[in-house]
Amino acid sequence: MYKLIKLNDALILLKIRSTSQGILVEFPFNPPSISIHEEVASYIWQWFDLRTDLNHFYEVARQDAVLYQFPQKYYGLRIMGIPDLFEALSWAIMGQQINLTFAYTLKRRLIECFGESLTINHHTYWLFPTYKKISAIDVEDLRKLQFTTRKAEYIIGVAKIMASGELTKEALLKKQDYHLIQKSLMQIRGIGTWTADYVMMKCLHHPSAFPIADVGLHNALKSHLGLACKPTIDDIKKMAINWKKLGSICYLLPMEVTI
DNA sequence: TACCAGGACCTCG
DNA sequence: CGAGGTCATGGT
Repeated sequence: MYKLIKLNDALILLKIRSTSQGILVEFPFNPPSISIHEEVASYIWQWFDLRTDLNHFYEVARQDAVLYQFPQKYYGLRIMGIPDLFEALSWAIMGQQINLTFAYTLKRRLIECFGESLTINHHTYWLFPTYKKISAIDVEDLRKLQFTTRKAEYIIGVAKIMASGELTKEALLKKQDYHLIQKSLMQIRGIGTWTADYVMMKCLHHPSAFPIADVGLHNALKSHLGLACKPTIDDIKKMAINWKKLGSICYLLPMEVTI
């Protein structure tokens, strides 16, 4: 898998694969200075959520009526992160109330219209657009990509708040308290409970984040439990009573990332 | 062709 | 609060 990232204003293409030793990261085209290796490893840890202690999850899961199969069935599976706050927020907004196929189409159009790219050997790699770039465009620019007026306003609005410096990932992380972070995110137009929870889960890696209204989650539970129809919010609340034990922060030392 | 999709916001009671 | 309507458009 290839991934283009930007560190210290420099574009860096990563080639990432798994080996028996761990995750192997290579720089196929532009070997950067050694000094940047640590930053790349740090990015990978965040992205792959490598700091989360799965053993803690497994202990709770083994004794849970819904999750008991997970330690074996999905051994090693983690929640892939979205390290960039603007990308996480934008992606969540794009995915609000539409099917994922179309959401991916919108994301691709946004990236190919406003994102930076690097072309090597006739292959183009893209970066997600920056909030700075999006803060300077108009609703009409996104309407052309078939964003709804509402979504265009939301995303540009978020970009403007971030460009003003009033919203940063660092400041949110500093708050720590789940409800405090949720409240500050939900003050922003376009961010409701689902989006706030989704971003806390995918970007901030907050252990208490739980998008209980997520349709994907409902379908997953239906399929996992072999239900005739999707569980209601109340059903899920009952299932999730014991999952609150997972809401305490528990980090491991990172596993090895070879570069 | 209906109905649904990884919701949010607004109004009204 | 909580229910109900509105927005808005491609997928299946």
